[in-house]
Amino acid sequence: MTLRVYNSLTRTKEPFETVVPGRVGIYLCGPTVYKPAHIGHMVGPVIFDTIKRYLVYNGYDVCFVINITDIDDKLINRAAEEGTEVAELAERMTRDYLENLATIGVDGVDHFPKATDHIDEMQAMIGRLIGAGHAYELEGDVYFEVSTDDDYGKLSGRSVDETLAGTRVEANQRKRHPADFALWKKSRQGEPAWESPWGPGRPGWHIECSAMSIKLLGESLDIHGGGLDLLFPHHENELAQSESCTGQPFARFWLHNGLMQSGATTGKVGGEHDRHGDRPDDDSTIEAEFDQQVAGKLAGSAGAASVKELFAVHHPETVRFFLLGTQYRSPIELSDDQIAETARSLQGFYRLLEAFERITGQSAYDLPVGVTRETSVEVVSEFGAFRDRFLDAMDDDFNTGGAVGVLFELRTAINAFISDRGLDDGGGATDQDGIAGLTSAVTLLRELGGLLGVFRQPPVEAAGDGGDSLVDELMQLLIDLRTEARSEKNFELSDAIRDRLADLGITIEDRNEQTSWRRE
RNA sequence: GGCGCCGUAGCCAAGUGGACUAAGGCAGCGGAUUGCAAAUCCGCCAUCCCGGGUUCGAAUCCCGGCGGCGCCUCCA
Repeated sequence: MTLRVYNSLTRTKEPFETVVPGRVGIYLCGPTVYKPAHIGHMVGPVIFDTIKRYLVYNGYDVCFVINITDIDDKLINRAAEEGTEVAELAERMTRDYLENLATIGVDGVDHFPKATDHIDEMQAMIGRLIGAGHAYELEGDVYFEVSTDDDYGKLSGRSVDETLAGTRVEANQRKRHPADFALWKKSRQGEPAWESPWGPGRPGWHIECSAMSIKLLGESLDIHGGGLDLLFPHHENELAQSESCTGQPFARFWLHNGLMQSGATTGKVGGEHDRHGDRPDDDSTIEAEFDQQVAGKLAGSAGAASVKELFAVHHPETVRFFLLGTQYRSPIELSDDQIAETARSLQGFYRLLEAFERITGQSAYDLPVGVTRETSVEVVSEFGAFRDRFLDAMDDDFNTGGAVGVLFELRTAINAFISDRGLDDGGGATDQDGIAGLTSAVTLLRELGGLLGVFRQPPVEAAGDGGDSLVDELMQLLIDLRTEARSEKNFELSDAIRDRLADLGITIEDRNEQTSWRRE
């Protein structure tokens, strides 16, 4: 089993090979930081973060880069609307973006280069392109001349003529060819500007990615990623200008993730819904309102909920798990219902990890997991097949959906193991073989979950009250009283206690001599 | 108009020529367990949008429909 990856450039799955053996450079096109991140901005980072984890697991030395576009027309316009400086807006939105990434578990990014920190590199590249006859200056602007690139269009599979067929030809175009695109844009009055050989201006959109990826990852990188929407024109142009400049293949593999289909969720879409209070009855109203608002695309849609709003309602791990439930190239539709279903499906994993601690006395989250195939935990044979199947799925173009399925099967197998050996029936600790088998299997579950970036920490809402000791003590009091009632066969009272707690969203579980509780 | 993608159970979703008499999850149903529950376990629950064709063999390939979607506008 070897890794195969779908390459947008060839439109086929190819065996994964790197430019330099053992090393992988990944460049993912990041956001233009002009407004708070929405969930669509998390899709790529989560996927490529997962890809990095998997490559590291396979022994590669991986360098993962996501760029920050902090100079652009949208930034200029937005800053003007808000009456702030472009730099201030960009700085604020970058912070928002990075916080969201950390929250959803994207922690493998090695560099977040900013466009404005690389003006020199971009100018140098533009200079080289002009010198090589691939670009020309025009009244303070610099354009890449598409006709000088023989294989322009090879990534998106379209010819220049096809491209122009459906395009409105803009007025006042003095470019040599309508498809020529800007490398450098002359600045207008009051706009941010950098000095250049062609006069004050700012870089075009595509050049930053070429300049920064080459600086950080070399002239040929291994994986260039981004949303499918970037395939044309952005990636096509990046490719054209990079290869025209260096003469080297720009990227070995082009990976494009499917797009979020509809504006998402959380009841915040409509406006002043409860952000804090619990009004479960309100769901239908919120959803109805939400459904009316999903028309159109997510990105660019002013109604799309921000990531922060989404995370206020749904646990970030749930969102991450949801995003990875589908093959990354497929479009994905997000709704409150879907995320809620995902949350339910995750409960079983948390229950199992709780059971592990109950049985063994140690936290499943403290188990030392393998970080590579070589250091993977040793498991008894009946569980080894799950690892193989999980890795097989991942080897097939990072099929996280299939891998997730295997995770569920592993969960059930471990529960069956516990059930068969009666490990959770009290006194299970005397079954040394059972404990050992269970421990290795749970370690495997956490190891494989870790590849997807989940099950790394206890979910706060799944156990206890999240730190309020008074609640803990009051609950213990109620449980003691109820246990007393049960021992006297006063089930009317014990059930009433349980029912009334259920009304408060608290579930009681009687197990052997122990009673536990949790919030739903 | 051009380029491309998709259509698998109530819902989500793997599988893309032969071990598919089609993973897995959610929901549902039956059983075990329980004082009753919860949790857990066991079992049940699809012939793959429609119609042709290729093939010994197709959910998987080809053609034609129907339906949904993306890009061609500096949206990840």
